[in-house]
Amino acid sequence: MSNQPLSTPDQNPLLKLSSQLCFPLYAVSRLLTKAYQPFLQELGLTYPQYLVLLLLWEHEELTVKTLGENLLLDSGTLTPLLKRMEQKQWVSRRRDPRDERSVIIGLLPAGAALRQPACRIPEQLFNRLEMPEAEFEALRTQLNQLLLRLQ
Amino acid sequence: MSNQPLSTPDQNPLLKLSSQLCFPLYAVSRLLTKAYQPFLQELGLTYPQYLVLLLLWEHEELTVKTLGENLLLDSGTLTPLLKRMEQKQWVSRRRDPRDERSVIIGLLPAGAALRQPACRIPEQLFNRLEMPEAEFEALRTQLNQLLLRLQ
DNA sequence: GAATGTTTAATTGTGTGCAATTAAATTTTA
DNA sequence: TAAAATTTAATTGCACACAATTAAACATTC
Repeated sequence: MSNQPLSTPDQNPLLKLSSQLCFPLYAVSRLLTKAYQPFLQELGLTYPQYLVLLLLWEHEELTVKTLGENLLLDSGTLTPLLKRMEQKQWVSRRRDPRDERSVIIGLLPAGAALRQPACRIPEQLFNRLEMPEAEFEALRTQLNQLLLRLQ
Repeated sequence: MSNQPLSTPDQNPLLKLSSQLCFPLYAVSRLLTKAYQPFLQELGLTYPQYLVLLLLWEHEELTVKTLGENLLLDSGTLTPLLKRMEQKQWVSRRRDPRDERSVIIGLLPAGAALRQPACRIPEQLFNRLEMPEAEFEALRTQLNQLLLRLQ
């Protein structure tokens, strides 16, 4: 029943949801994250935790600062998230002895072991989108450009 | 200093942040919402609250269900958000006498008054993007299509 | 080399998001 | 029409996000 998008002409069309860029971004981002959920849940991961692992699978050890720079998240988000990942024995947290201000996050065996099952997730998500590859690439490129412009 | 994007070749490029669609979506969505912040803060609004008002400025009265369908948010998110908006006297909340299950959210004068100052926000954001209008439209269209596909 | 400034995480507080459950009202069905 | 199913919000619990503040470590300056 219902689920009809509302529509009414308006003297300022810029104030309509559908004319904005931010709303579809906001909504698509949440829906796409939700599409990851069934796959991530099997591994006990949340989406932001998965992003942290994507970086650690490539670099083994990274500071909180570097993680934050690459994910565009601050310590207020990362610290508690990383503590939860530490409790699950996926990562280690220790101060850098050469600069005690920095905290080094290291990949532990249990975290490394998640890589194999996670490998197939991107492909499965791509299939879920049912989107021509060219269109996917175009959208990805545009978003990455916009990302640079907004940083 | 630093702020260098990490890069290392990898046997599975699909697992890299930059090859994914979801990460730039997630990051751009948060950055764009953050770009709204200074404008919304002047009005005491958060971004999701602004979205609720966008709909109420057009329709005056909407049920929680209809708001949720249009914003793709559930009552777990909307109920506390709307209670905060009620405390600020922007909206009213009452049961529909014809169907006591539904809660009707109504626009109050203080909420209606926010429309004028909010009118200029989309334009200011567009300027902030420094993006050709054609590109803006193309991206908006693609995202709205993807939104339909994901729903 | 002490004083000043900067960098880095952690903490605190507020506000989403959302899955899962609950409870009430309504609708459908037997 | 009584019983069963559905619809709708609210509630609960958990996990982000992020602004603002704090505190410790390091760097710079005089």
